[in-house]
Amino acid sequence: MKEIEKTLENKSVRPTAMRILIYKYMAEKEIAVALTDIENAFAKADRTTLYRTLKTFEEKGIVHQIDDGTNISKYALCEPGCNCEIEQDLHLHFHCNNCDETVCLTEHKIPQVNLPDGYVAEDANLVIKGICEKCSGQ
Amino acid sequence: MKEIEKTLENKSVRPTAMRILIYKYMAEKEIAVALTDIENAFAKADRTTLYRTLKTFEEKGIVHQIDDGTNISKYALCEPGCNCEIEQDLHLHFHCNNCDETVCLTEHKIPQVNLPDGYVAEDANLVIKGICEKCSGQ
DNA sequence: GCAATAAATGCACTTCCGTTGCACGGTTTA
DNA sequence: TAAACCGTGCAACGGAAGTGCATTTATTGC
Ligand SMILES: [Mn+2]
Ligand SMILES: [Mn+2]
Ligand SMILES: [Zn+2]
Ligand SMILES: [Zn+2]
Repeated sequence: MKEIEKTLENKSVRPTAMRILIYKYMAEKEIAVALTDIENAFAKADRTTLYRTLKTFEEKGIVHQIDDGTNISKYALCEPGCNCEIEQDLHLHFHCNNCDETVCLTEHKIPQVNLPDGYVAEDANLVIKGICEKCSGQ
Repeated sequence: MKEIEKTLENKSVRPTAMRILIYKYMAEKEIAVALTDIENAFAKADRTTLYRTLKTFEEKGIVHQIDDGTNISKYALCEPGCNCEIEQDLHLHFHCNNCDETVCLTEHKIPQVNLPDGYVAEDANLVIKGICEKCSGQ
């Protein structure tokens, strides 16, 4: 628990009780979580607090937002060496059509693509949809 | 106009007045359009009709839906040889951070990516964000 | 320790988009 | 022509994101 506090402080985010809980919750999940997921996990907490916590985490580089095509924003903890901002470092995400879960494939970077003249790339998002490892029967 | 009727009939969609207008509107735009865009263009028409028209067009392979990360569904006419269903044929989309417009880069296919064991790809979505040709000063 | 200040939280409310149910009217088919 | 079907319009709902403001909690200067 002390570790989480350290992690938050290192990112200049004050380690409040709620923030530590949310961080812990996300760390235990290996999949991307939606605001509603957290809301259901902590019936006690207010959605606005969770919402703003995620925004804060995102601004401070603790989590990154994931758009998996479900129109529900998901979030996942950044890996130790994660540089979401840098275009080179963008990894792809996988969304399972069966269990509806989204995972970061941190090792799989988005391949470089050539664009027509005049187009300048600043960011990229690649989502693969299909059947995940758990659902494909190992 | 007769051509549009033919096109719709070829896709087994009855060419009603409204459908022809919507098709024409989309054909004239070179960018992806949202339901609200069409709604604003045809103040007369009901939102539901436009919504269902787009759904019908999508089912019949006349348009394809685009998720550009804005959380607003966009649609664009399928090119003559478009096979949206086939995974191999998926092209990428570009969303301009400046003018907020989204375009199909039909010629640019989504590169094949390797997935970890157990993952089966069925669909893919690649969106590049940045500055479009118009906004980058040619 | 205490007052002043700033930050975090909670509640209420709004907006936006997508979606559905149902009723009406025109078109196709038997 | 009658029945069946399909397209359209109106109304309403639901989920999720986002905002304003009051309240509580933590931090800082004295
Ligand atoms: Mn990720
Ligand atoms: Mn396209
Ligand atoms: Zn799965
Ligand atoms: Zn632009």
